[in-house]
Amino acid sequence: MSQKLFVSADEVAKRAGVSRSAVSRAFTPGASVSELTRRKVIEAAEELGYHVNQLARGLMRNESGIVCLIVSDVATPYRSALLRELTQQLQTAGKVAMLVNTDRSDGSVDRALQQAIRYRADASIILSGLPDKSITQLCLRSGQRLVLINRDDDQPGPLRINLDDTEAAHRVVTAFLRAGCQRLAFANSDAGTPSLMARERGFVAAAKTQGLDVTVERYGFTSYDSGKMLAQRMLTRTERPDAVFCATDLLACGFMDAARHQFSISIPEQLSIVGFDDIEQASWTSYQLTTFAQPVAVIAGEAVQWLSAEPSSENERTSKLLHPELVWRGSVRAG
Amino acid sequence: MSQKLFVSADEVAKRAGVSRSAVSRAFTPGASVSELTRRKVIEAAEELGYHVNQLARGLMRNESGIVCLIVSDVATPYRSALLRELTQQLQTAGKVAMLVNTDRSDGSVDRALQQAIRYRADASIILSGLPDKSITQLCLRSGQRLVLINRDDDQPGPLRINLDDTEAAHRVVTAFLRAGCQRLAFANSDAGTPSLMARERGFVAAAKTQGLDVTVERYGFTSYDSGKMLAQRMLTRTERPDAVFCATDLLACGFMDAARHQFSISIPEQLSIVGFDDIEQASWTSYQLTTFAQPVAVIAGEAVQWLSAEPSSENERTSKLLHPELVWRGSVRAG
DNA sequence: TCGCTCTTTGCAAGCGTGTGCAAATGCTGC
DNA sequence: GCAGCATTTGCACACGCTTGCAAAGAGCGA
Repeated sequence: MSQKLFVSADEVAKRAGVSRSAVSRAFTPGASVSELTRRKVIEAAEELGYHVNQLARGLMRNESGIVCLIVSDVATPYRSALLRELTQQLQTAGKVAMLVNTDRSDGSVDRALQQAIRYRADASIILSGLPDKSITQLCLRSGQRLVLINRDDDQPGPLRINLDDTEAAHRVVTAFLRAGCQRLAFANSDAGTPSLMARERGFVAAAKTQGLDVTVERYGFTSYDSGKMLAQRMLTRTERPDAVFCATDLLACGFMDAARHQFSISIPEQLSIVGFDDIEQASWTSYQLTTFAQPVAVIAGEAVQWLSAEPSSENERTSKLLHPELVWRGSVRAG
Repeated sequence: MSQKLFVSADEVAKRAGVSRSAVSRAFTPGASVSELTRRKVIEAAEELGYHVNQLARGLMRNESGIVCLIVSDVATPYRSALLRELTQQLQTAGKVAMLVNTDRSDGSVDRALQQAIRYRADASIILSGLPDKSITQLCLRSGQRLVLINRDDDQPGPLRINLDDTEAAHRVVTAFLRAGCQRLAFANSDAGTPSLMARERGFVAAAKTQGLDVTVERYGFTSYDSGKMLAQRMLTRTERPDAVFCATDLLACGFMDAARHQFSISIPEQLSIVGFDDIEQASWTSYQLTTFAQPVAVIAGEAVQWLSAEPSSENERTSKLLHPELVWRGSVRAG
């Protein structure tokens, strides 16, 4: 492929007039080297442009430093925000992120995890989909850490980070009631993702305890266009809802736009809307969407901390439940 | 760290009753193995959950299969769209993406490239910032391919993919003139990114040939908030512009929102706006922004194709100039 | 000077794989 | 049966690094 290739530790050793082990030790924090040789090595390395070969190091140490991020729909606001947080925190923890894109096809996540295994990733973080049990078993057996974010799974081993969707749903119901709304609706995608379904169930259940029925509509993936479509379905009914909880901010944005510009409904006067995720667009002047903020920084922090910690016998809980924060903006009628 | 660790080719060989070389060859396309042994090996591998160790393979083949994506502001719509395209196309080309986040600090890109070198990445694709010449030299000398996207650099070696910003700027001027606009303005961030500056210069120059002056304002990074700020600065002037070319869709969205909701200006009747990038939000009903679409799929395609091709002596041109497509929506007054 | 301890250094084995080379095997035609 | 050839197989070395181990050196008190 290429000619000269990378400079190796041998060349550095020769130039610095030391043994190859010395070079290795000079680049290993905490290794036994005198300050003098270390300096000689570093200098020679810089002159030659030497950088430790992490492939070889990983092979020996049996620890690649690679963490595999498995995710679909990377270009989506919420996903990309989480991605930013994860990559940044991984970097400061001395790890490096390997990004594997999945689609909705069968076995997509499994293939991604196999990629992670091939590269001997120290850990994999799964943001989308759910891998086959046999593969996760293989990962764990191989000594690979696993983190599931917002995936509803109960097998032990992986760290599971989840949001309290039910609590959130309850809070939306109270907010809507306090605003004097009566005809509640839930706008969902029909992707059937665990967290989306949890929000829906929680919302319906909470409304029921208040003696209210909820109109539920599901359509497409969780996107802006689906939001518009959902609005068209719900707002052409004879009994229009006056309060809609959208499973996702993206859905909410589409819903709002359709409601305003197609149905000339004014928000929040005639229609209260709450979303979920607190994507950047939710704060834009055109939307001012009241929504739940996913604590992406905390999520990433928990994940990174867990997977760079020593596997202390019981590593405490392998499951974390975080609480989204309700961000009040202008899309819910004042009480 | 972990106990049992990954299963190696030796174990597979033993189980399949063949030599270790046979295992290796069974997983090497085009290697000399009989169909029988290959099948035996594959079967044994599946039973044991064996996956080739890419670290070791990369070490031998001197080709890791890793491509390093160097980028800042991952969570930004345009960046994440490009990222999605790149990771997907890399995957189908049999490569794997390593994501390195940069910030605006000095040497951030250089550190990222060093990371790429450490992992012996086959190539690096730089979407943000510009590395020091010495580092790029080191990369090239080490046999690493380099792709610069929308970075204005003239040193030979890397593949440079650029957009024709000047042509785009010219087209905006004609569009504005045809719409009967007279007071032209350019809203830019003051990040000084090469492509942003090229758009500004092109716009000013094109206007000049028509005998028109352009009000130029620069502020902050290229974000929604900067767009709002720019609107506040430009629309409080005594002579308001009636046509603004925003260097970025994100700026344009902020600009539009401020114009409409703070200054009650109606678009496009009193103010025509054109953006750049064609991020997803540009097509949202609230914006309907006329803008230039970056051909992200083509960009990614060119990059991936180039870096997975054999280094055919002269690999043709090392510089590609692509032409953004003008997407007409509703933010420019009809002529 | 010696003997002791503590630090630093080099040697060499090994990590899991690819691959050149020679030996072995299978096949064909006589 | 055998020569002749193409295909398949195994051995052993290489890739660039880490690290246990033993040898070498440094420091120091007697």
